[in-house]
Amino acid sequence: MARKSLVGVVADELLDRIIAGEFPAGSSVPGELELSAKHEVSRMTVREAMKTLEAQRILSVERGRGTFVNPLNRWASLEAVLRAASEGQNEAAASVQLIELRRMLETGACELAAARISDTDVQALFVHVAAMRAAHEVNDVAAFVEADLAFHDLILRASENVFVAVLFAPLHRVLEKRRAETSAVPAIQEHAIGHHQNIAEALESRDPSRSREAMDLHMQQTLDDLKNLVLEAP
Amino acid sequence: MARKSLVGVVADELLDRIIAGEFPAGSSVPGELELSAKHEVSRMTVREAMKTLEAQRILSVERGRGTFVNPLNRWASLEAVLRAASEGQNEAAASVQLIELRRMLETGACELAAARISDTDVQALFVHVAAMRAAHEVNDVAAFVEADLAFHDLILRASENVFVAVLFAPLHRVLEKRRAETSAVPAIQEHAIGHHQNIAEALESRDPSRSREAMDLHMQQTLDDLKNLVLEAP
DNA sequence: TAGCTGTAAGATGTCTGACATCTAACATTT
DNA sequence: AAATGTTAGATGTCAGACATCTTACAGCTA
Repeated sequence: MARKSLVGVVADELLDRIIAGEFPAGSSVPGELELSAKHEVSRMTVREAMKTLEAQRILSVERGRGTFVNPLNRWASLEAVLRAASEGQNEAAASVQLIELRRMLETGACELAAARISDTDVQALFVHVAAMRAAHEVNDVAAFVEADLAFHDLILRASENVFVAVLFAPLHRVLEKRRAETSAVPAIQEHAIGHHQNIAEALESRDPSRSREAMDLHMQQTLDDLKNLVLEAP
Repeated sequence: MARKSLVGVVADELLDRIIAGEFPAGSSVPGELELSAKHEVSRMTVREAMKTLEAQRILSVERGRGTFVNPLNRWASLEAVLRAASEGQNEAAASVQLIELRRMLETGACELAAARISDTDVQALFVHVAAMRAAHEVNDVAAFVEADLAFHDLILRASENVFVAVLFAPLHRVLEKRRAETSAVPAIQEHAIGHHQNIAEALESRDPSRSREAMDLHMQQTLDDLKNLVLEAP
């Protein structure tokens, strides 16, 4: 076990203490010497851990003065913010906000893609929908999820906007676990197939607002599914 | 001069070489010893520089093997991706894509805010619009920009979605310079005042789709302004 | 007294050299 | 041919030292 490097462990533990509220925004974290004593590592290891948090704009290091915690809205790491926002009973609210964010990016990308997608990519979309249908009939959840992801990735790329893809990548990592859960429900699979079919047809028509609307309906359904799941969970 | 630390300098130079294509995605960068020789710094300095790039998912370090460049779509730093996307003649295209991204986030946040914004925040929006109008009449560009930014920040916060704010922060830094330029044109100021008035009224009505539409028109105008500026520049 | 200055403490920045551990390729042995 | 040992090269970690910056405070001066 313990596949992580010491630097990663120290950085994680320090981030945990920050998220737990031990060091509020604007306050300073313990000095490098103090931390190296507490974690029983060398000062260089602590420094490298700090550097990783500084690169994510979680900490600000000021030479001669100390190291300070930045306010949450300046953090550059979606994952770190997610950890902080999921503290206590806020996990459900954080999940909803993530879907809201995904909805903005995917509907926006879909609208852009309508004017830019190639004919071959449109055909590929229908192929993915067909794959979803086939996987649904033989109850192959893994294949269903794979086709689903490929469908959305294709639209992302077709939007020809690099920054959307960059912002979406961490979202992808965070959401894929939950997507596998919801995709296991047959009824949800059927809904999803219909939505994907509509999206593909809208993109084929090259109508931006119709494409955006089709994707928006899909996102709305995903949000509803999540809310039902979260509400059911004890 | 040279206010930056050695670590920052080394990290910047290494990132420049990566962006210049010297080390394509998937290939390895020189070893720590080789880099410390080339930059005439110690190995520890190189290591800390690497750690900052690793924290931004620009590099992947594999113990015993080496350090490798990640593909652009896995980079977690919007600024770094922007630098890479602005290479050569792509600066105009990158600017347009940034506005497209901003449009997604701001229209999405505005739609959410419509259902969540408080009465006092709505009043504050009108105050900001009034401040923009006053600044416009006395030709105070700085005050105009400040009220403009406060207006948008308020909507961001009213959306009550932490993640939107997090993703928007780097965009803010990148775009504020250009916004100061466009806001210096009186005609553009007048357009902006009208748009902001419409947005505030839409939010006051608590109608999500109307609010989204109002913000979308504003973003569309901003995009047009940018295109005109970029096209005029030699 | 008001203001400047030097000193000291504590923090981060950097360097040097060493050893540990992992990986991959090659050589050796069975 | 397969398993094993060796070695080179890479990153991971450590220890101690010195440099430099910030701040506070005591002491000196006008």
